[in-house]
Amino acid sequence: MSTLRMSRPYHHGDLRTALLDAALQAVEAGGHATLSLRDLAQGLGVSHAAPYRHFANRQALLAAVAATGFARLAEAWLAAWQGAGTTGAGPTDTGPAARLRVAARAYIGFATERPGLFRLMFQGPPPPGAEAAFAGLQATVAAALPGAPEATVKARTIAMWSAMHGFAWLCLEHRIRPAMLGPLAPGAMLEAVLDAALGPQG
Amino acid sequence: MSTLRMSRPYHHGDLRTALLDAALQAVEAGGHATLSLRDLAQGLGVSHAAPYRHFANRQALLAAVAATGFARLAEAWLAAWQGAGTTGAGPTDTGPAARLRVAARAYIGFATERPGLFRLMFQGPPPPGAEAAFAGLQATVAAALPGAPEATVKARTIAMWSAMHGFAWLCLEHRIRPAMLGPLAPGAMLEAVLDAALGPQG
DNA sequence: TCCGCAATGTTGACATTGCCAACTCGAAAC
DNA sequence: GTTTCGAGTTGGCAATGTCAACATTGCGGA
Repeated sequence: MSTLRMSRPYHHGDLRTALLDAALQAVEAGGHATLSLRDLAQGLGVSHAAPYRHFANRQALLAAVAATGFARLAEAWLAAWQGAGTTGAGPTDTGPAARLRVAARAYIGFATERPGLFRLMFQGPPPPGAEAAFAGLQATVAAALPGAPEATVKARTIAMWSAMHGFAWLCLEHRIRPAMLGPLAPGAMLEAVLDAALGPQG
Repeated sequence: MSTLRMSRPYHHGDLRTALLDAALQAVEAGGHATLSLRDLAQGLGVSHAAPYRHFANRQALLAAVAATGFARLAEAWLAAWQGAGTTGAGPTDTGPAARLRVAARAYIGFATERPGLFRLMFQGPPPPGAEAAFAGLQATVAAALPGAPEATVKARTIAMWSAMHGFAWLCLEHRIRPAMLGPLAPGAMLEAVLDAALGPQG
């Protein structure tokens, strides 16, 4: 029975997505290590066991968050890649290598702007959607290497992914910091990594 | 008083290093996320609060483990680099790029052979010793680029570190798996990453 | 040699947390 | 209107990190 007046309805309405949203926010704010299911539930005005009606356990919730992270990353990647290719067909049209470079900056930007989410995405068992990430990457790399054999495309994809992912991670975790760079500007080191991964002609 | 006979001595002797050893083993076996101070203490035949006499908290113990990990990684890196340079001065002598390539393989081998430790090392606040890792890397890269300006050396160091670290991490977390490679052999993709990071002439 | 002290270890406790079982509520199907 | 079942609640348990208070021991100085 409603204890007094205006008591919250017994059913939340859409607790599942509310949990996902709150978890995403918590992961971005404090990292997945400190996320507490009970905190989440309390924040949503719901009892401490309610989350278990929608997620088998903490790990399942985190996996779902990671999956949405992969969707957003793929979105950002593709948007950057497509955006870089729609500058008209004139002589200033962006070549395929330059488009890849723009996309790579989006990848690294995503990582540094959402470090908590990015860390979660690339830790532990791959969540659903992580698999498609490689396929999307490979498709854009293939577009930059028309006519190349599949093995070459895969090799270049892995090389590029490794370079930009490693750089993103090392920046994220402050293993690479501007202080250690001396004369090298932060932007320049990003370009150096991309030069090595894509060739300086990009 | 000793409850009966042969009771363990009240003082452990060297609990600090015993804790470090046990923690290292636990991290390599099950990952740092599941490491429990109480388990560790029980395994060493010591009460559950004893670890707090040597480490302020769980995080401090993990940081110490990570620090020894960095020491071992630097050791492996340097050993590979030096080992690759002592093949005599004949025409088969290894060039600087090839030596870097051997060292990079050692880096990736370290990561894949000790995934739990490697994950710990590159997560959270950098432990003492992490700083020196970059300096060691840079020294070997500098040796491969005699006469190059500092900015170039730093740029190449970061590019190489990013590539090999990213590749190691993605393999570690099974984001890169042999199954997704198709015609590309596992060894070949490693070489492709190193080609991109070092130039194919290495 | 004896005493005191600081380092090291122990016991007990507390709060937090993930997770489970049993129960309840209420909306939708029949 | 009755039934049913998904969704939420209460209560509890075990594990864990951490702290406070106490115990033990070895070592250095009187």
